[in-house]
Amino acid sequence: MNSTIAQLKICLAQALVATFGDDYANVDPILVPASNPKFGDYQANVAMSLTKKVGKPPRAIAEQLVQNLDVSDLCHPPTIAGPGFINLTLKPEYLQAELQAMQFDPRLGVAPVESPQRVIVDYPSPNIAKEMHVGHLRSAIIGDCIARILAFVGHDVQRISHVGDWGTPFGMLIAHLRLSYPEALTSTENLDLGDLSTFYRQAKQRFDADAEFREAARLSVVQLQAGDVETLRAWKIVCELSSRSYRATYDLMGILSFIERGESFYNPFLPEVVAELQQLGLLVEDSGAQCVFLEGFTNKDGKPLPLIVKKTDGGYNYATTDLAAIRYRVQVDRVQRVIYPVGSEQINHFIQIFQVGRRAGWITDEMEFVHTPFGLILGDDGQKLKTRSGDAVPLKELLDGAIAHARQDLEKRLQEEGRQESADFIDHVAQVVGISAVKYADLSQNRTSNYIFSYGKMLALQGNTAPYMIYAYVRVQGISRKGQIDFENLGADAKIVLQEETELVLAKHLLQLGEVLDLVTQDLLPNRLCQYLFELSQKFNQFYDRCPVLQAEEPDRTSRLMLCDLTARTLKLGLSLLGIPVLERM
RNA sequence: GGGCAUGUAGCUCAGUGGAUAGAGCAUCAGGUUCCGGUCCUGAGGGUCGGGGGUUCGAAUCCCUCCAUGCUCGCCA
Repeated sequence: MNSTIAQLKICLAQALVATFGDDYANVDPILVPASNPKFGDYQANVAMSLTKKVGKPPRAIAEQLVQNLDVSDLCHPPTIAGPGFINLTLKPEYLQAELQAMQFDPRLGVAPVESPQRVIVDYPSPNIAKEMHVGHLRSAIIGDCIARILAFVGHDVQRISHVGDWGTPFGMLIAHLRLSYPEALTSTENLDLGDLSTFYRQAKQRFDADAEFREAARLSVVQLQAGDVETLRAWKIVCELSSRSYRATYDLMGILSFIERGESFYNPFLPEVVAELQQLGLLVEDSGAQCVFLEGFTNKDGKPLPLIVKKTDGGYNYATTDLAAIRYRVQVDRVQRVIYPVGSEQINHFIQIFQVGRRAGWITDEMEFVHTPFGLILGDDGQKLKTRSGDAVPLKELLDGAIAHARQDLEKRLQEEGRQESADFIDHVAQVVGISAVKYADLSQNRTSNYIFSYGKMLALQGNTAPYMIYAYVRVQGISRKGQIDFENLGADAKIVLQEETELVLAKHLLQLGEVLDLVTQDLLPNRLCQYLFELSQKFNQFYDRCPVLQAEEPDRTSRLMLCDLTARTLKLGLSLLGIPVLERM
């Protein structure tokens, strides 16, 4: 089944050819959703764009086009308005048929893509030598969401976490492990996972205060890079501890599992990468470092800016590792698209490594490497979110705070309504609502801008928030409980009849999920999906306000039950693509 | 100084060439309290940072200026 917009485009293309000839077969009909419901559902703006080419006033062009335009299966007769807009309004019969087909489709009318791509989403890729904090939140949430959506529409998606598991910061941790937990080197049982953040802090504190310790840390880095067996074992212990601790937080957040392929994985390839750049004539030695000079970048003195791939001391840095990853993904993984959800402060870094990857011939025109930058999380004061002491807020603390706020809201409500619920119910609802609110608040804004983190706003029961949408879902389940409705078995003769305005508006919106997902797979902006789901909830609430369901006479009753069910299923699917579960009661 | 972002209603933000620029919150005024009102309807509120340009048409594209943020050779 083609989406409505695709079908209409075909009709318009045919009309263009019939009216103006074969030269017009590939003219974009500029078909977009109507800017205002009073103009209908879709509008084609092609007439205005053709005035010069055709040499007639746009209104005349529109009239000619409409004469050759056959959309009678989908729409009422097209109308022309203003300077030459062609307005299209979908017929109820068409909507009813489409919705009925949707009723029996687990994909809710969203067809899988025709040519699936192999895609890598590179996330959440934290540096595990540091405690997990706010800075790790967005990549996890956004990356997980993008991966879920691409997989759902049919792409072959690999989630790969390019964890920072190598380099200077590990010297500090290894040295601390050796001095404070020597027994850990023989058995991992002794080191409690809960101590991980304390462990990090102690190491850092010691590093800042103790010159002797700094020297031990530096030495550990040298030993690590030299492949010293005992040092490698210590390194591995630290990595495993981090990995397990990180996983616990990701589980709490509902982040799906991913492959950990960190910086250390690429160590064996780094010399080849540099050698290949050398062979290609891209490498220049400057002040003892091996560099690729970048096109379009200058330093403060106006001289060309280098990307250093081998340091004066012979070591490699993160640019080298990222280049090795690009090369590996092209040559071994054979990807067509790689997506990096990473903060916008690294925008230059990605432009630079992509440029070098392209000049080295690894990245070709047949593939797409794309950085999807995101902005900062700010506090109430509009400044970067920090604890009172000025440190980054630990992620666990942030999430627990959201759950605690959700619990308070819930308990207050239960008391006001005189409801009794079990401790398990309260725990579960508080966790789902709290975590969902954090994720939704993040995803519902344009990725590229900063946003202010506020428990009050994200947990608000009204407005564009997770609780509002989950509540819309709960309302439908309420109907099902009250009326003892089994949505799976409404009967073979169940039909949708659209009469009320709110029913038509809701029906049209339900059919647009595919169009929205199509947009999101292109521009990778999850807030478009959030916007869609929010509008769906609003339109459902308007319908719910206006149209009784259980008390309605047949055939309206069954028809409305079907609309309720389709809304709930669309919300559930849409939210799941954001990484957010639903609740039956809240 | 260079590069890149961002600047839209009191606040938080949608809107990357189409008609009278939208939503949520807040404010004010109504409705409903019946399938869970955690709802619905309406009102007020905008020189889309300023200026210039391209276009039949610009918040959107180009130039310029202003403000804020990030970033600019061996950290990631």
